[in-house]
Amino acid sequence: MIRVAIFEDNKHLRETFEFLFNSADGFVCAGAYPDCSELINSLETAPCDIALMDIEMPGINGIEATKLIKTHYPAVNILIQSVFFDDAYIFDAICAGASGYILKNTTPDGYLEAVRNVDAGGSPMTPGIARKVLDLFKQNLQPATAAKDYSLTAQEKKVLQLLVEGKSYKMIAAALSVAFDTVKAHVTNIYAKLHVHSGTEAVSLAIREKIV
Amino acid sequence: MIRVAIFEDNKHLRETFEFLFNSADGFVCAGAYPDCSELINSLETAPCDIALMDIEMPGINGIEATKLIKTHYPAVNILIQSVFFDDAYIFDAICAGASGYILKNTTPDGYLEAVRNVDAGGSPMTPGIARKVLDLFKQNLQPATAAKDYSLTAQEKKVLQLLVEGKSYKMIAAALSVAFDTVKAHVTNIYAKLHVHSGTEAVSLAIREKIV
DNA sequence: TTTTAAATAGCGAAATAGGGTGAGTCTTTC
DNA sequence: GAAAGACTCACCCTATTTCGCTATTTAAAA
Repeated sequence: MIRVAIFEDNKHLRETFEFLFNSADGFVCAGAYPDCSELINSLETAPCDIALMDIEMPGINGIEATKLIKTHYPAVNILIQSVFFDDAYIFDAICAGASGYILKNTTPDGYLEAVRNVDAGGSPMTPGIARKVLDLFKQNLQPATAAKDYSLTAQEKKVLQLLVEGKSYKMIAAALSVAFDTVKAHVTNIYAKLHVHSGTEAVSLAIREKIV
Repeated sequence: MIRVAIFEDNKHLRETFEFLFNSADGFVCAGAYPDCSELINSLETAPCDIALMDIEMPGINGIEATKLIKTHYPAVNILIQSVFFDDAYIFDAICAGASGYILKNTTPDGYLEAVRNVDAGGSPMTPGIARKVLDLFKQNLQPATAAKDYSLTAQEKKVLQLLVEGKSYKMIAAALSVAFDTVKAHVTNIYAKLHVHSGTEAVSLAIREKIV
């Protein structure tokens, strides 16, 4: 029996969901609330496995509520539902700890299926939402793609790596078993290729451009 | 008519897919290949809208193939299918530019539905995969929150910021309209607070710990 | 009101970094 | 076999950084 708590400000929708989960096999509605004012109390007296959370609600919105629930009841999984298809919402919902994100045009069967999926450890989301998530993922993680080619040689990369680690020329020379002046020569070449004129600039560029 | 190219080393599966897409309404198989050796040629002579890509293939694997296709034919969407449920694969697939990721235990109808979703601009993925994506997302995004407190003062932060930009003490002094020796003093304090002993170390730490 | 911390500034010494020039070896490429 | 590039090293000179110590002013906190 999957216990579902419903957070939805629209009375008609709320009652529809309540009926849906109470009539479906394997589900039971643990509570249905129009807002999150009594959130923690509600979950205390009527524990649930999954919270079906509307984003747009008066007072505490669904994102804030998700954070609250995850703080106090980390075991409760939250399935976000929204009419919105907005990057910021999706991003915030994920960061808040939501386990799924579906749109409100989902069929009743789709809702049951999504809740089942969440309960099974999955993260159901409509393909459109998933696309946004992938895009956000790439945006936030992939600036590496823009890794320009500075055509540094193998040895130069090693020197730059050590430079980034805060090593002095002397330490780099020791680490690579070469002479101090050799390190200097490499550094000179690196600066020329990177179009910088100091170690701090080189390190900054190296990290931001993910050369190292 | 959605044109689907199939990349799958298993002969039986490959022929099954070919039959599936050729018999289904609105789909046509643009080609079925056991490996990616002739990848670019194949797509040139038999253009497609969507590539159904197996990950495990001899020679060029599905991830590499995805990168190749995205480089030469960015308009082609790639739907990854795999028996594997592995973080690294999923991560790499997303970074390579895949538009969807489904498991091989999907039903024939599920395949058709997934391809339809990709064509419509969505990113179908099984809930389990989606969960992994969300987890990866949080993992890779959360360290930002863990910004340690080095209790730098406002002025020290400004100096550090300029240091990260590769400015010299002289330039920093000019930028902040203070004396050269004042910059020296701030830098000394910054190094003490950050427990570093050189500009490169400070810059490296500042960027990685997202102090600036 | 006394204390504390931040920001300011100066001086001097030692260490490190940066720029220039030249040059030898080795491997790969033409 | 010559040319090109990577890696190596040396010497000279100057600029910058780093460290240590001292000290004043100002604003906030005890």
